[in-house]
Amino acid sequence: MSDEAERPLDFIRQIVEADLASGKHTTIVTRWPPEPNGYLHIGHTKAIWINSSIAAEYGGRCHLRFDDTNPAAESVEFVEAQKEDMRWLGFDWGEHGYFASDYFPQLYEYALELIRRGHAFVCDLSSEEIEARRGTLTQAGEESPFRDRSVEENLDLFQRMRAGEFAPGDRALRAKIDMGSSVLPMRDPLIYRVVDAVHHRTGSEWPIYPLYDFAHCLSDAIEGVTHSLCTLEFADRRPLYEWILEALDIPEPRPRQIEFNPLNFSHTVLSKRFLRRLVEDDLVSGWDDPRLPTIAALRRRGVPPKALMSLCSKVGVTRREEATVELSRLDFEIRDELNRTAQRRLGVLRPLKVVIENYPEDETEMLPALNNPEDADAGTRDVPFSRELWIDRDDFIEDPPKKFNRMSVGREVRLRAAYFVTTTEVVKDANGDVIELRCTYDPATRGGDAPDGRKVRGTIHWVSAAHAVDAEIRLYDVLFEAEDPFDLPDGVEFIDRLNPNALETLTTCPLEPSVADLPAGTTFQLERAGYFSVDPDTTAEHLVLNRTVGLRDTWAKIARKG
RNA sequence: UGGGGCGUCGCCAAAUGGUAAGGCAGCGGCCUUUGGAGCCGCCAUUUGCAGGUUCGAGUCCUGCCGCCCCAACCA
Repeated sequence: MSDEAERPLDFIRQIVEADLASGKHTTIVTRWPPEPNGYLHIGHTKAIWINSSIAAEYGGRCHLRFDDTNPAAESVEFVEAQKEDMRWLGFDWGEHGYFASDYFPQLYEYALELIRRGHAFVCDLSSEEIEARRGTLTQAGEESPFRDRSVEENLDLFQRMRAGEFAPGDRALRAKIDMGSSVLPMRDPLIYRVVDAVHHRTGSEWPIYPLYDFAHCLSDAIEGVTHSLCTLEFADRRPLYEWILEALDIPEPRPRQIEFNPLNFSHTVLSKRFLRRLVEDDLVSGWDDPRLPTIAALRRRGVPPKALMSLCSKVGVTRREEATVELSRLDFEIRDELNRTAQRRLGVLRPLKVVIENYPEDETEMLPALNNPEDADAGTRDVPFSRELWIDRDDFIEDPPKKFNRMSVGREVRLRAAYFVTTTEVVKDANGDVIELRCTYDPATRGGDAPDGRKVRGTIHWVSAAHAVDAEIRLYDVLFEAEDPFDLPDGVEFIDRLNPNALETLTTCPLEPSVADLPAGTTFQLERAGYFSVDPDTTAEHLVLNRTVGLRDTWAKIARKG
């Protein structure tokens, strides 16, 4: 990856370098601020990547801060699940794991100060009344009748909010800015509200909670964050972010909010709302269903976290919010990583029996096979070979088309790491379906090379029938066949467009026995079939594999063209 | 229709007024004990459109067109 160095800096790194060069900052501090209200998905990877990689590249630090200001939606379960996902992704926050709720006392003091400075007021309007006065995109809003309360009255009321004297919705603290602003978040935004819920960390200590706009900029300031990186939909809130820091006279250098484009993919959905729909309607098996784009699902499917980080760095950072990455780009990164690191094994997805007629009935020999041709240090393993084998049905065609290099009557091919074999006879059942191949082998070609130098055009994978371990194998395809699942005609829901073939289950797939020894959680390659990982549904008696991603299939393309 | 942002190859994305990088996909070929991997080559006379400024414009100016975001006591 030496070309990495030549890649141009993205616009955020340019800002960071300029801030370092000008002396505005000497240490870069970023932060990744998830709300613990659900599962992380692949889109979140980008924010984790950009915040942590910038901190690492410039010798700074990246904080983890759970943005837990809405107790009604959050829980310790989500905190723990998200932490597990982040660690798996390789995000190491070290000593800098925080919660916005750590700052509730300071935030409350800041709110009091804002009132004292005449920049905030307690509003008695109901939610509906506030909404009615907000105005529209083109019309100014109407000021609250409570806007001009005295500092003393506001202080008293706000302290009584804090004391728990008011019910949710009865009183709220609002910043006093400009109801006529064309920037909607500047129209006297609420900054504290009454919430009747038990917070997962502070319990019932606080009857009031700060809203995002108030909590976020100040939490950044408290932590000394220099660059507060968020996605583009927050751009409209930047004026408010800066207004609050200014109104409280937060000392320079203040944290600076910079927005970047989110990571979107074709053929899937990322929004929490839609993912929840799939899970709750039992359209998938759970939050870690390997068809889903959640981190838990990708992990279960066998995707290496490095592939995700690599994808983020290659896709890059811009301000094009509509940018949508083709899902095949993710497949490429997964293959690229796994090709270099994954061990190879032999296994058959759709078995067809092969009998080597000139091989002794009772003999078994162990043949060494390369664990990873890309990695000289990966060594070899012994694979048992015997008279009766399984091969894949796709590797035999009785009447082969042109360019078909695999098995057919009278044709010699190589069995990977074993021998050259020639099909002599085809056995069929009453329906005329091929159920068995009779072959002969050439003992001189042991290991896969012919001493006389003759060549074969095809190399086929195989498994010794007597030694095979059987597995259930789950094959996956895109969740939605359409690139954009929301490009729908009237009356059609995105749910209606789920790909019915996104999961295909094969029940009895013979694999070489050493697959059973692979540590849980590792992803390996079944040669010519794809990359697979052991699913947690596996028991001592029942092996379950997920296909992480297939191999590039050039033959499929040739065959398609005829 | 107010505000904010964005339009460069099918997708992502460089180019910071000096003559359109790179990756993915695709297409040829070489090589190969995975039809994998690897290697080589091809793939934008042109940057949404129309004008203008300039010796020179994807970059600057003007006007159009298109797309995205913003009206939770969510984040």
